[in-house]
Amino acid sequence: MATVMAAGQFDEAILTSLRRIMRAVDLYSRQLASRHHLTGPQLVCLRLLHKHGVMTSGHLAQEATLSAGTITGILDRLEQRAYIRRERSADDKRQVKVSLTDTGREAVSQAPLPLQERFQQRLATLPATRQQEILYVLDSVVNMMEAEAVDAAPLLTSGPATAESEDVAAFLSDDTPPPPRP
Amino acid sequence: MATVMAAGQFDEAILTSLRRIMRAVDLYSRQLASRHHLTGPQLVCLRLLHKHGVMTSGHLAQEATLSAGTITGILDRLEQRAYIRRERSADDKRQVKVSLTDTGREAVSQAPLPLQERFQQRLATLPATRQQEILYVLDSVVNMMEAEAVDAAPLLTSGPATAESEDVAAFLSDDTPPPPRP
DNA sequence: TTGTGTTACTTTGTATTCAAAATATTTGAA
DNA sequence: TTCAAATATTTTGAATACAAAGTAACACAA
Repeated sequence: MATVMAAGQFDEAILTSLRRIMRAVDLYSRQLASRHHLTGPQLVCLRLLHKHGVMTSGHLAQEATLSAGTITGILDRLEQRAYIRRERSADDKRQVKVSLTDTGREAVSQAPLPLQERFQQRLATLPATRQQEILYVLDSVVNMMEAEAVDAAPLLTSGPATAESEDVAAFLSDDTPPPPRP
Repeated sequence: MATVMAAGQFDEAILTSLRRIMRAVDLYSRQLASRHHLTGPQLVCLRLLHKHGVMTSGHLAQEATLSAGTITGILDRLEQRAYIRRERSADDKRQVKVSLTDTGREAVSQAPLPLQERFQQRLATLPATRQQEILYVLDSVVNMMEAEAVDAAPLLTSGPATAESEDVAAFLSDDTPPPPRP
């Protein structure tokens, strides 16, 4: 039937849109890097530190939605530029406490949001209702996509959910309360 | 004003959603790679070749929304596995004509869409109206974001558009005919 | 006390991604 | 013809990004 065919075509179109969005984010990250000497992910980390104060490396990874290994590399570069400080926790020497230096605080206060300024401006011109609609649609896409990651592992092992996959589920469910259906 | 504050909060939430979507796409790409020995971008390229037949490297880059340099790396790996063939064009020896091998055709016919299967399934359960709404919102985000990349450079230099920024604009405009020189 | 398993982070290896520089080729003008 | 500009691709260098393996430290039990 035609409707079934149409669903497949939405898939491709949606994938293309997502790819273009990802590309735009990446291109803006590079623009940021050349203007403010900070990439998008670096700025996201600095902003999180600015907001939360001292954070462990792992907590930062969770908040930034990045893996532990990725955070290490980003922190290496931020530390090298003296934007952050790393210090092993006295309580638990496995943990690494990350904090902003004055230089880092200065940098984050001068940098724009890690999102295209023009995009923000255009977004701001839209009525709040429309902005909420965009956020709602994005969240529904997130939920549909992340559900896959949760279900996939048990599907493969064909056993009950592992402690690991439950951690993932808890992590992914995050802070987003179900938005009201329009 | 409260509405202004709210706009800022949407920014952060939208950025977070986008980051999570990008992460989900990346994680699925790795899942694909371990199950089908093809990453998302590799599969996107193979599917484009399957759809269009022989393509130049540049045309492939445009269709996949990737830069020329990125395509080279992906083609290197696909060629190494004998999924594609590269051949310099006889007409214009600068161009490289890329085509699927039988092995590549086989691979692409067996691989799923480069989008989470579960996501596709969930999407399919939604009414067509809702699917269209999602696509419409994603496209509006794409447009707001890509407009930034085009406008940003001239805004900063506060002078006439450079040749460089025009190249970017032309590339991003994608299927639109090249803009006339002022 | 001595393992044993878990946790937190770093290291390693691979892939994507871009800009910018390098290379090869074509095109168009002098 | 010759030479400069434009075009198509590749190469290079840097940053993300992950999984998986490695290291160090904690925690709990035997």
